[in-house]
Amino acid sequence: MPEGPSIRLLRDECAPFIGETVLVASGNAKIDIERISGHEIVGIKTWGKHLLIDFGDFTLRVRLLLFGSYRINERRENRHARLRLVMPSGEINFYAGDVRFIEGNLDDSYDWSKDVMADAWSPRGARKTLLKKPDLPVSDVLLDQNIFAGVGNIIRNEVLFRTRIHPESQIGALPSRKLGEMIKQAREYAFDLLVWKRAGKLKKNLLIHTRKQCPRCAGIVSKTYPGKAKRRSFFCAHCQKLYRKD
DNA sequence: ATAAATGTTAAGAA
DNA sequence: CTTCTTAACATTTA
Repeated sequence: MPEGPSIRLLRDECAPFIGETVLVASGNAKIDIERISGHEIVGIKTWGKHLLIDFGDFTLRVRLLLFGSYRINERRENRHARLRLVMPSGEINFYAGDVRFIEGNLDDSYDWSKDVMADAWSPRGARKTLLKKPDLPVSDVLLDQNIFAGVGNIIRNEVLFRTRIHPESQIGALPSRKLGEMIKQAREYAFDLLVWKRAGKLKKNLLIHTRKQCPRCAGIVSKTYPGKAKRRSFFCAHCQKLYRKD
């Protein structure tokens, strides 16, 4: 379900447990869950679509992937939690998704400048990386978590519509300004999505994703599965310009 | 009801 | 060795 903004909301919901000690940890995750009991939650961070529960010596990395869900201070009926953490003031339950440990200091494992929602996000760094991949289609690079951590399919499609770039455009063919716009919008859109999601008005605000008609020219919206990613791409061939080096 | 989806990776094939 | 393809995970919604 989630892209970066949704994971930020998850973090905020978990934040009250910071400083508390895990009394009981259980679940069907294939990791040494016992290890967690008795440890204090030192902090909770996010990197892209990763939720990171920091226990000091080690960190729990939770990714919801496509089907994951969670409940705070309640449990889902008839379902086994992938991971359940019980603290003095409440509990967190994760269902499906992927859970694993990260050893040592988080800063050694994560480059925060690649997370589009992080304070440390570096648009310049992203541009530098992108310029080394001039032949790749924008549709693929926007989903690359090593460049735009936190960007998912919705953000990708909406960013390309906002910036009026056709998904099959090549990085190297984009005018420098256009590339800058795309990088800037990756972050801006993520924060817009956060606001809409928090208000429960995400669907209402999608301009192109899953739409049939272009809100700008009223033309038919195209749906393809471009590039390596082969994720569904919604775009308006009339409003979004194709930049190619040919 | 069947498929496809806000995601990712491991394993096998070429 | 590398790159591509497929399967797997597991749940909700159209």
